[in-house]
Amino acid sequence: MNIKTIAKMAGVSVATVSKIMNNYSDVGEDTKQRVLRIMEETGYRPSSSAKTLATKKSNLIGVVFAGELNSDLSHPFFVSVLDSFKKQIGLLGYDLLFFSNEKFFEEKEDYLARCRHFQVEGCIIIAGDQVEPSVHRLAQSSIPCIGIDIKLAGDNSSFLMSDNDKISSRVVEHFYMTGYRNIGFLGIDRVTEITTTREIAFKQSLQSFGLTVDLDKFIYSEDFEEENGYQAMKKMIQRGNLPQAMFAVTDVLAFGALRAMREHGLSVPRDMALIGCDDLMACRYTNPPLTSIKQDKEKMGKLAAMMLFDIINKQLEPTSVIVEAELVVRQSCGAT
Amino acid sequence: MNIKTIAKMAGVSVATVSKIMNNYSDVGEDTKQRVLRIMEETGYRPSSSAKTLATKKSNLIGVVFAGELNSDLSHPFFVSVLDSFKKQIGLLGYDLLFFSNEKFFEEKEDYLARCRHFQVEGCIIIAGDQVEPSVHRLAQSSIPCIGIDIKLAGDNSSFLMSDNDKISSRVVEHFYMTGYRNIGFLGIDRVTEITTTREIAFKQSLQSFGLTVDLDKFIYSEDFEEENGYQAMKKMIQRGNLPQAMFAVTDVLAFGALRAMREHGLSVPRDMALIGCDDLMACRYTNPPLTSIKQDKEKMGKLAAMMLFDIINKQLEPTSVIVEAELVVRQSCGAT
DNA sequence: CTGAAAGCGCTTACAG
DNA sequence: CTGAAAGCGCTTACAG
Repeated sequence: MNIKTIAKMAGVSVATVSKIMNNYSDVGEDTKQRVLRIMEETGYRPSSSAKTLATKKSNLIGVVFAGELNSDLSHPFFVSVLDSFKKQIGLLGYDLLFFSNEKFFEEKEDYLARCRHFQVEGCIIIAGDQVEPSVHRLAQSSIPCIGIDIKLAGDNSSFLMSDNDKISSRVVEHFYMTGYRNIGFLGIDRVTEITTTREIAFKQSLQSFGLTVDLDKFIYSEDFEEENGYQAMKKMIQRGNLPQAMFAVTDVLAFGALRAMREHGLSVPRDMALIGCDDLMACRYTNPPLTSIKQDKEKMGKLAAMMLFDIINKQLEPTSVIVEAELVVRQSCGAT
Repeated sequence: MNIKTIAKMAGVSVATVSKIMNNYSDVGEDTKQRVLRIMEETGYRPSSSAKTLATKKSNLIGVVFAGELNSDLSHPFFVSVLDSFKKQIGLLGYDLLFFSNEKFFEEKEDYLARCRHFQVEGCIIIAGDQVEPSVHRLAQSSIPCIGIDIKLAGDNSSFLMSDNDKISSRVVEHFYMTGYRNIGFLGIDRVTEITTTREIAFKQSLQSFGLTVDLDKFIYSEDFEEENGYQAMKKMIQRGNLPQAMFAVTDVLAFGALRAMREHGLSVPRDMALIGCDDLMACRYTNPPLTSIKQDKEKMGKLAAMMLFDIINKQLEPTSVIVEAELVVRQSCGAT
């Protein structure tokens, strides 16, 4: 079933059928109705490959999960952003392509090649850690890109980030206002852009409140797992001398810390207040419930879709947008 | 940059270039190397639309989230299955297409039309509740489909389900072996295939252990939210007369029930044991940690990919496969 | 081992 | 308002 068949059935030319499908105005109303009816009856659908080939427009947005770590569909933050992105970009008339093919030209990470192959009109790049160089090559190409939590340079790319500086300063501010002066940090023993940014901002923030940056109170877990947070906290407990309050760069690490505290008969927030970051669902259910930072994932996804659309349509110059995050106060921070 | 340019640069015909790209053996080794080098240097990538148009093979698998409820990317179960599916189908050489376009021919849910449009080679259909008829139309078409937790009929479709019967009987068995005889159920006040199956199996299971099905101990929440579970449990507590143990069809409902218990000064499992279903991450952090049923999402995703691949290649007749689920014992069930 | 040519199903100036 | 025809970038018998 193709355009030719429809044309023949309706007794018109393929050009006319094409015009009707694309809502051209210069078509006779009766011919239009006749053709439309036939399309309806036959259940005809134009082929996207033929259309893409002819127009060079695929109506497809590529989704790339960049980074070797933490860059799966399994990451709740990404999924939420993506879900919101999907809704908005869908409203704007696009479908989404996920690059999963591992047989692609033997080289699995050449995103630019994949994008050209499918002629995607734009990409959303969601970043985990240790982002591959090929991602930046893509962002610097002519293909419009929008990055989530990754700084993209390129004439056709923009990016969105959570306000990581603000995240840290909000936490410090909150602790400060609650009366804590001796504040520690549970970070990660590996250089990742976001956690590093948060740590730097955290230190600056302490200083701006006139607090001392006591590196004895900074501990680092080996990885992103709960167990790592547990181990790191355990070590600190054994060393003695806990801070009054602590900021964990990640909820999952905070969960581990919470467990270590409990196991040692220590109470949060009494013995040490704790704030995490990500606002995972589980924060509501820990004992005590974990105060955390919530990023506006829905807003990020929606904004990403609208910005990408505008870049594609040359309505937007490359920019970066910072999205504010919110402190969700529960019991672990000792403020209630 | 197209095949013609490459051909010209290499001084061969486009047919030869095409053969090289597709690994035909009847090409001279030196020509092959020469062409390959030029492709490398120019960064040439064949256009998928042209290829799809010529071959009728798109190398694309469509992803459909069926159902009006609980059918988002935000559902952790789906995401895990999909993540695993993506890896395996990627190994088999496919990319994934998410249907998000809301402008598609005005009728957003005609999945079959979308599939034809993109010439996807197969579909994975992940079901929430209240599945649209168009999903079944798709499954009965000539397009190979694999369903997750949805019964698909059609000459080219298969499906995978968790063993919902077993889930219920496992819970009952576990309660029974712990010594409980008076067992209740926290269900949902709405007909959804999966929860209904679980409820029926639950009742049968009680009977097979010689226990009475006491409908007074069956309560129903209005919806899938934590708050609904909380409300349902609260009512039951106020009515008095709790069962010794209870099975909640969903972890989230169980979380709500847990909260209601705590608020009324009741203890789990002492005053009532509780088991949930889904094994959400948060189960590990509730107070007490929630015993739950864990579906083998990874296995389901991988199996789905392999089966779909085989259906596409006519190596597999339509079948259904039941995947076993596992009871993850924590403290809420009173067995430790 | 190599190439000319038809065909896949659309769109788009262009002519009428 | 309508249609003939070229073109998009590939693949695939087929001939040599």
